[in-house]
Amino acid sequence: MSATMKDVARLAGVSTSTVSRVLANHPAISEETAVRVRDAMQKLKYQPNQIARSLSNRATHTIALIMPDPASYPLMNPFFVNAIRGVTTFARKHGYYLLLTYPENHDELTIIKDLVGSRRIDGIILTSVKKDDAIMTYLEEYEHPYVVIGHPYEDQKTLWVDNDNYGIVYKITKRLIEQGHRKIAFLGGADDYRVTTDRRQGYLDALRDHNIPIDEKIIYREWFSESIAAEITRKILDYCMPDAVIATDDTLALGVERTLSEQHHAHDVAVIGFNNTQVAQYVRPSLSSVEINAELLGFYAAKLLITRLQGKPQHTNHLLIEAEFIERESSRVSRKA
Amino acid sequence: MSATMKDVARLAGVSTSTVSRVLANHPAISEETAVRVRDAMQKLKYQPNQIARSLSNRATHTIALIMPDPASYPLMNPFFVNAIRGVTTFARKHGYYLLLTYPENHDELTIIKDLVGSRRIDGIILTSVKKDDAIMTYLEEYEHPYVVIGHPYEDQKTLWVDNDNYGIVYKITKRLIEQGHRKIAFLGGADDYRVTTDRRQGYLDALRDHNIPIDEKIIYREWFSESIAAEITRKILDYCMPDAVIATDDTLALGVERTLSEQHHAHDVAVIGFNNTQVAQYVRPSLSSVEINAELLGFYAAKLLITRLQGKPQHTNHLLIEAEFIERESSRVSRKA
DNA sequence: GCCGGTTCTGCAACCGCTTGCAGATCTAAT
DNA sequence: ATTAGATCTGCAAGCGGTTGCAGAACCGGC
Repeated sequence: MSATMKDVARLAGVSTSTVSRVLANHPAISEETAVRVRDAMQKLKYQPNQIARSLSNRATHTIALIMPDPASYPLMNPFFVNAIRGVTTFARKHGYYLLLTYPENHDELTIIKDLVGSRRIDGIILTSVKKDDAIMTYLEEYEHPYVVIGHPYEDQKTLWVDNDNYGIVYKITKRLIEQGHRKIAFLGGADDYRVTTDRRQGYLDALRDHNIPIDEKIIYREWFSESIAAEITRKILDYCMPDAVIATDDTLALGVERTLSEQHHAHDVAVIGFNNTQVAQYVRPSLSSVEINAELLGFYAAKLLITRLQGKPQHTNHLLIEAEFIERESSRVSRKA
Repeated sequence: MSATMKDVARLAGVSTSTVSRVLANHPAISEETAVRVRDAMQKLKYQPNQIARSLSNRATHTIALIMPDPASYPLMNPFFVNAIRGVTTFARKHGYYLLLTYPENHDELTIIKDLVGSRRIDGIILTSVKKDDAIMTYLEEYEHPYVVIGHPYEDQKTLWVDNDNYGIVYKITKRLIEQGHRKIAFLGGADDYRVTTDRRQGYLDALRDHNIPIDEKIIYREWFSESIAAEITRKILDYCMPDAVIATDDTLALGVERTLSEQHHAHDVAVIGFNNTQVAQYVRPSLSSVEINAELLGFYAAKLLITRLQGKPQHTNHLLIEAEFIERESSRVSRKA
């Protein structure tokens, strides 16, 4: 098989300790020995065995990214590709590898316990914040380093990155109101996700601040598919004629648009999606959406985590990533105020 | 920290060898000792340290998935999410974790060498086949297990999964011809990718078999973006009026459609994309595309690799995954034959 | 020539688990 | 009672690195 430290040591005529120290750039090694050792390494094409190293070091230089189970959470694929990209970019630059997984049948906690207990990884990136999250509690208890993409309920010491979900929806809602819209429907995700409640709160507060009555009949709170969104839109239309619909994912927004088109209301109702997926610019009317900059979320999540792993001082435990409202045709609906 | 084998051994009043054997379900352990040991494990919440295990075993139960650098290869994002999903599904079911990475600046071979040399992983999944691929040569030389998504030039012993790229394009081209199309343009990828040459060959052979002259002026062979595809389409239109365009990615096809729409030819030219991305069904005219079943490609890639890693017999070294042509509006163009 | 202080290197233990081999214990046959 | 064989368990070496500590070699100063 391939060369080990012992081989290098033998060839260079030193002990393995010395080889190890050369590798670590230990100052107490004379330049000549270092050169001799490095020569030997070259000759043998030596590469240190990371596993052995990890065992000794208690560090694997690997971080895990836990995605939601795609089966139960089919939305937001583009979000994850981009987040992965951001994480990888930062991680690789600092010598870390990325272990990617998702629950799939097993409950998420089981996976986490396995990952943590087996000592395979140094830290974890979680991609959602749930109410009473057992995983966060577990990681907290075992003091296992982690960072979460999302806004934790207890956000004092946890590392996290997130968009200002409350703020962006507040702003969008306000804007819609100022443009003369009154009946604004809201299709959000499940209530136990913080991202959902934050966004809905932004929506609710904007209505309240502008003295618009809140109508629970046009507020939906589940994760669903394009077709269920279409279905719900039909219900909404049966109930009343909305001025605008905010959907927290482009896929849902597409479902909304579909029903609106079918009922010839495509240009009467403002529709706004989230995540600025590729489709948004190609549908007609093109879909206004919110770019959440998933790549940056991933990048900074990795940054917080790895900085922590390296024991470097951290000036902050969280970062807010700018989300940008991208206006397209779907929300440019004339409305006489 | 957390319990080790030694702790379990002490509590159960046995040696670590025994604990280890219990863990491995070694037959030479009496039921009573086994029970006593398992009790101790329970009490201590023992979880074996995978790193130590790997060191001893020379197996990490981790496989790497190498994606192309997204920066230089921005297309096909959905392909990768789906492939990842398939790989993960199979891998997790068999106790393997997924290490995900891509070159990013570094050349790919460097990463591979690091990954292989550092002994972090048991096997590798590559996601493209290039001509004279240094990586495959390297892996071959070091006899490191790998599987490739794509069709290797030397396909006798290499493990691989792929669509029948030649066949599907041949079929599509033939079909276009039978519908009366004659001038069929082809926008493919870079020539050193096997997927490109396979597809183009299918296209060329279909033309040849139907005695349609081949016009190099409407054959393009680079990876490019939506906007460059639009640009190229302009060139093509300047040169002649094509009957149909086959683009080996939906993003390119969208660029084609854009130019066609701008020049009011959207309904005169049949356009066919690849990868059946979400956009395909939402654009107007909706885009005919080829569903390559990336999830299955990933799933079976993992399967071939892991079966190999487990040393189980393998009846075949490759699998062909069905690709399905999905006809939508963009290719339903009336043409008087 | 002796001594204290540097500078450099090696010994050996350790990280936590696996496994070949030998030895202990027990059973049953002679 | 003796012994061969079967059954179970432990010893100790090994996987490939790291690191505290001790000691060797060398330095200049007195």
